[in-house]
Amino acid sequence: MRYPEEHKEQTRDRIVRAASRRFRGRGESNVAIADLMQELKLTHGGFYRHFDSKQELFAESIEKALEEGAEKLLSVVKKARPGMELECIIGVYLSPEHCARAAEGCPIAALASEIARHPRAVRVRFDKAVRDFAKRFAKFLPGSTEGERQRNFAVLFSGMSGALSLARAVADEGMRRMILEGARDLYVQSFCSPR
Amino acid sequence: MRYPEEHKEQTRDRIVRAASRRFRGRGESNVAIADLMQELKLTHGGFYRHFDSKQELFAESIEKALEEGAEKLLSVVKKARPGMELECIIGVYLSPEHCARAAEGCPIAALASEIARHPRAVRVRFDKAVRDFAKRFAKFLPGSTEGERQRNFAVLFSGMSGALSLARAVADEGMRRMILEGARDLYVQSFCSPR
DNA sequence: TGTACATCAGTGAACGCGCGTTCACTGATGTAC
DNA sequence: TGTACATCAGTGAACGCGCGTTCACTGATGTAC
Repeated sequence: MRYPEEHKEQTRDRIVRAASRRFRGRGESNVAIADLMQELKLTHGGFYRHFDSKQELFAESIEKALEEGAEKLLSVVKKARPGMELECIIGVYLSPEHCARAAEGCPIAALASEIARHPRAVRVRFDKAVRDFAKRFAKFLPGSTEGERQRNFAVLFSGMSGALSLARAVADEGMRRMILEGARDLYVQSFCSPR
Repeated sequence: MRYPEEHKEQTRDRIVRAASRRFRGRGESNVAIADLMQELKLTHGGFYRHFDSKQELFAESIEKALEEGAEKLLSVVKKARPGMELECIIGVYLSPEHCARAAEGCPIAALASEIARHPRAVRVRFDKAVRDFAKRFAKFLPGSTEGERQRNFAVLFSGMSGALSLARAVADEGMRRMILEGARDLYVQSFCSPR
């Protein structure tokens, strides 16, 4: 059958979105193409009309997750009291909700160590996505130059993602809360307090 | 053939050590039992004389890595100038060498997100290993109670592991250095400066 | 001292399954004439 | 206006491979008698 104009692009987009959630929730190797396509009421054969390989889908899924994560976070930050934007970012990122929903959350907290094991081509794309992400948030960080603000963002962000990762790994609920709250206190104090 | 007294225990230990390195370097799903055993000049069939499953080996490998990591780090810290122990810990953890050698490094930076996807039984063992680890280092952290020091350690440690993870994931060398150095500055300032 | 038997770490073939990727095919619609 | 052909997203069988796990077997040494 022949499909309407934008049909293909839409299908591709649906695949990336579903894959992005799955990768974050289960890890790359626990996502199967056939399963993924079935979720979208498609069969696995068609996958290769859209992507060269699973790895390409993985790279694109991370980009997508970072872009969408930025949108979502920015829309929340918009509602923050003026001057409280960074507190808001930190609070949302280190919230129990974000911790509990890895599949809908930050791809760095969910996948950084897996990305590190990918070939350079994938990681170059990752770099760009992270840089774009940082550019959109640097303005909320302290620092007298744009570079300094981006650096601060990278440090804050990597730290928060580590806290989130560890909080998700531990089994004990008290330990999880301790990590999240402890991290929140530290980063708020380090980056938000008036200097 | 019948083997000497401690032979079995030694073999088991060799398997755990080799596995621990492989898991950290490649991720759980990229480690194959047969390959691993071949590295030790054994065949894969014998594996199940020592472990019930790959997953059990995974859990044990993380414990081992944390224990050995603690030993190694403590032996380095011993040589630090008195009062500089925490600077030393932070410096070693966020060093380019640690960043470059994931297989010999911290299992949390290398595997936290994978641990988070394991069944509770594995994560309970992980909790204990992390707690034991924290107990050995809490004394170097600021805080007026043991609990506070352990909490500070967890926050510091999770933040550093996130920085290390992200630094390993990016392709750009400058970005990698920026993350490592930025994180080092932050954590030294936050945890080491006299208050 | 010698003999029969038990032990058990390690061997390697085999099982069973999952899964990434390929490929010949389908069939509705668009296009050329 | 009609007809023949091209297009191409999607289908589903098949290929090929990797790999966790099982199992009957090996054979050197220890033990019972």
